[in-house]
Amino acid sequence: MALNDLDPVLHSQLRLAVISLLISVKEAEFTHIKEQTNATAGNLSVQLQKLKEAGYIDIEKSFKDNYPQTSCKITKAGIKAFDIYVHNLQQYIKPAK
Amino acid sequence: MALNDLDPVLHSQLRLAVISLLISVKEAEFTHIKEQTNATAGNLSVQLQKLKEAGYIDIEKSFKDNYPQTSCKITKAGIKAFDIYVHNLQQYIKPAK
DNA sequence: ATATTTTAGTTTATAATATAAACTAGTCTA
DNA sequence: TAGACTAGTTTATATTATAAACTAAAATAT
Repeated sequence: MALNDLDPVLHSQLRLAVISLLISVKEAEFTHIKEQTNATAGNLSVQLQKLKEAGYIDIEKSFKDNYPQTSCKITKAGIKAFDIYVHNLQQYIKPAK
Repeated sequence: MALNDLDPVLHSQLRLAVISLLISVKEAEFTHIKEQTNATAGNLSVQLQKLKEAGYIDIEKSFKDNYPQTSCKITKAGIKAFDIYVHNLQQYIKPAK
């Protein structure tokens, strides 16, 4: 049983935390994700762009109460990538034989 | 249930693969690890040093059939760190609620 | 015997990634 | 209307991963 490569887009603590969150809630705002992950705004901004570029999340910008609002949701490709990532990762962390 | 930080020493595909291997075999030679992980020798050399510096593995150098031989085994600290890493990682990848 | 290849690595340079600091643009409040 | 706050983005820096180049000796072929 060989070890498959781990998707580098997901093998990042912050991006993995974001995807983990979005899988459970389906949609979340920038500030909410920032709070839940303890990320800095700058780091989160960059990592959300990478997830978007990978096609793993959709980002929608709007205004709420006069303030800009960035809302994120996971895509089907994101769910699939996460599933594969988790599956591959299990090979690395399964209990020793 | 907050997400704990993931040990950066272990949250690296190659180092995780090395630790995963060493947990299952207790001891392995450089060339064997290299083959099992598909790593380049240079990369493996660097990552083994990092695991050693972290106290997660012991490295013993000797000679076998006239050639230098580098043998690695996991330490108690390495086993503990791996257990904690896996435990924390589960929070990220557990099925969505 | 000596040149070439192979083994078993290490060191160093470069590329990729993560992170934080600095910045933008607008809003609220005293 | 000055200062502080919201909600981000951009840019610069630090860290990390990786590969290329190198070392040193042994085995093999010529």
